Amino acid sequence: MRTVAKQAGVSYQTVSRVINEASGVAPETRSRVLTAMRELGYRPSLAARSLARNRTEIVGLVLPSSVDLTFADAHLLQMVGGVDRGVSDNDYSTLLASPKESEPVLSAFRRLVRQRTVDGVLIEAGMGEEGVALLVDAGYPVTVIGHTSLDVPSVRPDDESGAYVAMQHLLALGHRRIALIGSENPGNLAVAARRSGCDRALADAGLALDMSLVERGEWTIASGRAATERLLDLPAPPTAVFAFNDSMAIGTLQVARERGIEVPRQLSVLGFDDTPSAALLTPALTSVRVFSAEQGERAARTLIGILRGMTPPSSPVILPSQLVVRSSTAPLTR
Amino acid sequence: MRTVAKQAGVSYQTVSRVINEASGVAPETRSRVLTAMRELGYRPSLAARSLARNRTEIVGLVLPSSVDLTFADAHLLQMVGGVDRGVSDNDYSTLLASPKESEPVLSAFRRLVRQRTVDGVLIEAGMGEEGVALLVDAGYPVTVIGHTSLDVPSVRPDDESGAYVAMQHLLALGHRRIALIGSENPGNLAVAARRSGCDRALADAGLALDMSLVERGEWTIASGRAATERLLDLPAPPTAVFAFNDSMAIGTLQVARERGIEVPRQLSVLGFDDTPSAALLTPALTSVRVFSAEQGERAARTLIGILRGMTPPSSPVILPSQLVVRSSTAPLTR
DNA sequence: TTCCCTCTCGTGAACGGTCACATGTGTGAT
DNA sequence: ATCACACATGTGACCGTTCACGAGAGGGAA
Repeated sequence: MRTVAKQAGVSYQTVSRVINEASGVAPETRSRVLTAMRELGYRPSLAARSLARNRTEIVGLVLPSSVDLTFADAHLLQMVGGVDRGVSDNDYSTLLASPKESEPVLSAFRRLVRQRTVDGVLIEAGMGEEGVALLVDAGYPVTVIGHTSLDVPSVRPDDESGAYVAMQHLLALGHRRIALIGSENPGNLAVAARRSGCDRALADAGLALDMSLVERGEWTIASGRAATERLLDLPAPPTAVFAFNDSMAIGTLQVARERGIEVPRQLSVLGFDDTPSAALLTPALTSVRVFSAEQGERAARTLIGILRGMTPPSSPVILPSQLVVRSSTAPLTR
Repeated sequence: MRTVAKQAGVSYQTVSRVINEASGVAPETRSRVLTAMRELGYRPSLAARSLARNRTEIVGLVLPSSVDLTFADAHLLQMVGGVDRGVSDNDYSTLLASPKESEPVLSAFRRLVRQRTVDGVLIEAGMGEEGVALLVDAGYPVTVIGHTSLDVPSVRPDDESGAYVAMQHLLALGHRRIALIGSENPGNLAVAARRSGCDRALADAGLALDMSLVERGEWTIASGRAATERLLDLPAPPTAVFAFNDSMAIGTLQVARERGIEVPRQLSVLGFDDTPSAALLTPALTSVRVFSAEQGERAARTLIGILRGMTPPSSPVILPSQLVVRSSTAPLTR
């Protein structure tokens, strides 16, 4: 910078002013500095700037280490894409900060705190709340992508109304024996919201949930299969299955096919998340779309807004979800 | 740091030595410093260190901005996961540096150069070679993930032998009228390698490629559909279709189904990449797996090795690919 | 003319580390 | 006792910015 200053015949401070587009520099001087910068191929050092300003213009992104990179994680990729868009549009950069597979998740957060290399952090809700708390305690601005019980800014899909609309869809098709897979995971707030959407739809129709048709699920194809096996073995099996994510719905489709049960004629199947694969299945899966990329982008904007001094939103930002009807659901036939 | 030094009754330089685990500090002093650090909640500033050392321990990762986040990009997600693993295992961090959608791809590279915030860059081959050249000219160590004609370190799958084995598979099943979709994209090195694998397999069997069965393809489902329509309209349609990625193979499956052509009984279909969705299709798609995560990880390790002063590999690192046989290919029936 | 204010620019001191070197200790060999 | 040498620690300068000032030039009003 000093070199540029000399070449342009000004002081380094003036160069700094030009770089930061600060006012108070004569147009003629500015252009002289600019050409000097160009001639010397000068590039400012982000490190020095970070040191002086005490901020890096980098935000961290913590998401589950995708050990088993199943297709379900397509949601994550979209989120990452959205985050990066929101971040780079604001002239920040995104630093990946997932835990190593060999370490406890919390240490990823600790590392982030220790290294002091980011100004704020975006956290996928699946990472758990201790980590979020840890960062907040360390004074980091934070935004959570997904549900959180903590009092921090967050962006999430409208799971409740997504599930509500999905359930209404099944009810409108005439289904009454509707199974739920994955609704019994206590402590998972997304699940709770979806479940409550289901309950509301049933209540609106003057019905109640048949608890014998409610199965746990671990979000994997395998657990979807297992749950479906149990459901279909019931004396009075369901006529529709609402799985709380697409992977488990895929498990349902597989088992149904193996048993020669035709979907959707004999069994309607509904998923959640609307993974890109959903449209490719046979039959194409009806699902609830959650707009992962938009969530990521919105979260990024929120966080950077906070970093820039705006007051954080006092309540979670809720993005609409949307039922995508395909060919895995059909009217009840008797 | 000065504060810690005072508290521990030593000089700041000693503190620095402790932090960097340098030798030449008495065990007793070290522990005294460590407790002082703990008591004061001291965390070293990465920015200051970067400034002094003139490196940041951060590597950039440039990949196509996933505008249309189709499922095909699952490959990208896996790559990112692998990269981050390789990077963080070496105590570096990964900075996302994809171009914004609104800007030309080159400007993402320029930004990277201008900001000087990374020590080296990983580049997905799809980003084009001008960007790579730009970074190299600017003095950045670089590693390409995928095929490149430039003389830079790179990591890529063995497309040639992958295609070779796949083609052998079809030939062994008795197929002779084998169509190729996507092999006619000049300049794409991955395509060239796959094509040459096909040619070799045919030559080994004393056969030659029937050019009337070779179709271009744009890597999308839609273009796979279009190519398949043309192929099936031929007076003597193929008995097997080898698409150069899974998306196009999906297009083939779709068209076949619409026309009532049974896969694999009447038509064998083979994909490339082995996207996670491949296993979920009906019928499950036979495909060539390329181990995206491993590529990313390996590239990361290579780059960081270079940053640490190792001599870069003189030729591309080639990771094996593997034919995954599922149910979309079957013996030829007459 | 004088005063004051604004615009433009320059100076010194941080920011929090690292590097190269100088300085002090104890130990063993001569 | 002397010297050399390894080991442990301290000192000054520097990395490349920004920040809080201060200072000079020019212009308008009194």
